[in-house]
Amino acid sequence: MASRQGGTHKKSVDRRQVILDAAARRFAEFGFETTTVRQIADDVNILSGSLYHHFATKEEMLGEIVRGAVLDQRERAQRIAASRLDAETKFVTLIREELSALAERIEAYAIIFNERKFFRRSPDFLYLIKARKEAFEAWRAVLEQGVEEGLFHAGIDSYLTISTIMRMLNTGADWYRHEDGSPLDAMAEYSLEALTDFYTGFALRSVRSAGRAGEPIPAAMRQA
Amino acid sequence: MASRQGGTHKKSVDRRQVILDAAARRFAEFGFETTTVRQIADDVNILSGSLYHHFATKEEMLGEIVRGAVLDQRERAQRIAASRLDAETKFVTLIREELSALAERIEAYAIIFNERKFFRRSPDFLYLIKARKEAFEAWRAVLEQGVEEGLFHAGIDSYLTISTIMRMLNTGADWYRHEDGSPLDAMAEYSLEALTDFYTGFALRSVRSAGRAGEPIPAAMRQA
DNA sequence: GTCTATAAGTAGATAGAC
DNA sequence: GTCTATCTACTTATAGAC
Repeated sequence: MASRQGGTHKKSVDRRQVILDAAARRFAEFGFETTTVRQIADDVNILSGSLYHHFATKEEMLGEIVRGAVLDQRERAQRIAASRLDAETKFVTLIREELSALAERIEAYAIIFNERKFFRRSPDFLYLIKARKEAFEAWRAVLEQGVEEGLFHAGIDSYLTISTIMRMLNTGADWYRHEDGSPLDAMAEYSLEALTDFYTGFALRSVRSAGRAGEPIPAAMRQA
Repeated sequence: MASRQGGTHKKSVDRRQVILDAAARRFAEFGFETTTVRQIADDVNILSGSLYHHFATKEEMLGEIVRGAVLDQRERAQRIAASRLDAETKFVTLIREELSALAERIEAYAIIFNERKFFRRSPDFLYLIKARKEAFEAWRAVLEQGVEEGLFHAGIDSYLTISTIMRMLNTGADWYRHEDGSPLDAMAEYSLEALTDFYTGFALRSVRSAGRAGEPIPAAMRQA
């Protein structure tokens, strides 16, 4: 049985994944509650009733889409915060890894951000709120380390600063998807690297202590 | 007839406004498409059918809620950009007036932001996209004036900078409503003034030229 | 201006044939 | 694993009594 698992089982997993990908695209673009199971079914060329062979409810699809993304997010933040680096390198690494993850799983993170009020109302997603809070606390620890080390200015409100930066990265990534459109219609083309540099510089300027504005931006540390 | 207008007409206007206020609260909290006309009717203690005496469609309610807010937004930005002030004072005034308006009409602006994809799909709301784009261009002119005056650093990407700041103000104001909740549950209490100072400083640090990081933040000019 | 009553359509989800 | 067929509930909106 174990030796044959690859054959039949993999095919079934793929089918699930195709459905989840279609659902993620819909949820990210139009919202979870606005998307109908018929639209998802149409996207993968089956009838809506057939979806219920793979998933018990529409909400179960949502859960599968966001779970891994938010747990990875917490893991990243905690790993970087616990590493042996100076606070500024940690901070830059947090931003760059976060943006890299946002770009790679943009639908999942757009959904997590856009449906945050839905998640907060639903007891099934309490773990998600908790994981995001823990990621937040890891960021906060990095900021406070930076103030102690004299790299960041003492007047920082870590709560406001981190929540602002996190929203900035989330909405910036969502806007990057093009489907959004932003306040302009003539949309310039930016590479992910260009955007990452922009946001890194933007965030660093907001936390650095007075004399350090002009210093070079440290590279992110992949072994963090 | 003109002399009696105040009596009966005002009462009818008030009724409309009570309904619109309820609708705005629902749309801002749960989204336009997710909100049902029955919920709005329940909030003002009438039956759903009776709403159609005041409004032809649910979308008409949405239009009434957002129209004034977005036209005011454009007017503010254009008035400040066209005033005779240095670019930094204009920039600070833009931010402070914008946040003040966001706080005053928080539901309308939260709806405009959260339903932006809906507005972009709907031909009836093209004027809204256009007005926001024009406000955007007014901000951009201020930024470019600042670069010319040497107040802001030359490397600014005005497109990225303004769209980032605008999203920052919008999401910051929405988060300020409490009903949101943000990544933390233990939510600190901030006054609107404290928040305004924070965002003004945050944005200013991102645009000021190298040597000017420590200079005092100019007061906003109300006569702008 | 609100109610009663209802039309016409669509939502998420289920049962059983194949 | 997908289809046919359908249930129940709920959606926006309308018609006409009061």
